[in-house]
Amino acid sequence: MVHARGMIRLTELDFCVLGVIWECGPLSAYRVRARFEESNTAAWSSSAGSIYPSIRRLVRAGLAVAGSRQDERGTRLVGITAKGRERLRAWLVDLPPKIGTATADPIRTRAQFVTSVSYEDRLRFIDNARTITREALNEVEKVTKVKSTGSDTMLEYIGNLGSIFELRARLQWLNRVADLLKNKRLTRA
Amino acid sequence: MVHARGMIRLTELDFCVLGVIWECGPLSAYRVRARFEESNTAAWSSSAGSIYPSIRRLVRAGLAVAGSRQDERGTRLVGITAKGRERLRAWLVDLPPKIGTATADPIRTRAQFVTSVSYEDRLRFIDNARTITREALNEVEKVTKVKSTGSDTMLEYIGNLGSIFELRARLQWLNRVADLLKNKRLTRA
DNA sequence: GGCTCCATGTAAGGAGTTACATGATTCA
DNA sequence: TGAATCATGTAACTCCTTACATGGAGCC
Repeated sequence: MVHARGMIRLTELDFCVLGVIWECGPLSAYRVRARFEESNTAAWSSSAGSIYPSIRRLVRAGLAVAGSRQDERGTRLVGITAKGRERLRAWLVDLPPKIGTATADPIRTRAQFVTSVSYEDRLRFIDNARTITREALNEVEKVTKVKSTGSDTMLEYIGNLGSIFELRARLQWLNRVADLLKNKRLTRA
Repeated sequence: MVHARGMIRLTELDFCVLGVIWECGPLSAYRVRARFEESNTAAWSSSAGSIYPSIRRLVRAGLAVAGSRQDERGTRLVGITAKGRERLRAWLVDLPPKIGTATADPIRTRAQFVTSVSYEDRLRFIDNARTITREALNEVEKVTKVKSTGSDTMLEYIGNLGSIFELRARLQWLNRVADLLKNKRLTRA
């Protein structure tokens, strides 16, 4: 365990990329990007302009290694190093304290100003919020049918399950909010 | 209803600031910032470098008005306009379709790589995640004791309730994940 | 006189997105 | 031959954060 003196700061995205490099073995930067695009997870939306620089940073920090060009297309396979695995482990186990707070939910943000509109618009807001949340929930549930306990699909299943729990909780919360807003006199000038 | 031709794009933060200007009546930029600092909501962390430019944008777009200087300190009160209220309403009612998907949760992100570490480290991860989530939950519950249905505290209550629902769902999910990970052989090389 | 709070901002920098640029391979 | 896919990347832009700069008011 080397003392971490000049340890480069990595973003959440960098760790995600490192995780994918671990999970999918040595693979090309192009494949890493494709993996991010496949994923339905919100945190995983990513573009060439961030993936390529991220991989470069990981390689420079010695957490990943890029092999020599494999073919005429210029494909270059990237793999994780021992140092990279150690860093990934620390990211998982040593959680920063504030990481446990509730996430930023754009629907919840809007709900905090819901009495600024008329009674009818309030109902409309709740209704729309419920609809799009249900749609998102259906979407995730559809891709989570197979509840395999094999390690291949396990990680994806865990992630999807987290989304399902969150979305169901949001629906329950919206029901509660609807009840609270039944009072027509709440709208403020 | 004017057709929105040269309508300036606003960020979520801009709308939040506009919402606070609506909610707290005409107030100084300094007070807006203070309101953001008080708030325990994740989406509301904000700094001078973003609040002041945001208010300037709102004023330029005609959604807020800044009065003349009130005192020798240079205090300038900002209020919402009719156009601003209409824009706030549209933000609430016309939800963009993708807004309903599950949020980016750093704990869920980490969980998706949990089989990269040893059995013991996996248990450690789950345990830490549970602890900090419970702490965050206690924190929100503490400030949400008063379940007033008056419109003064209503909006804050709705927001806190949303956080509580999310955090409870995360705890349930973590219990499920713990069960799934009981199998010691899952760790991958 | 100095500390804290009120009140205004700017400058530098980090991180990520969109859009573009380039070229090989594969397949209909 | 042309379209889709594989594969690499950069440039400009946006948005936000950290840190700094400035000064008045109130109080001990």
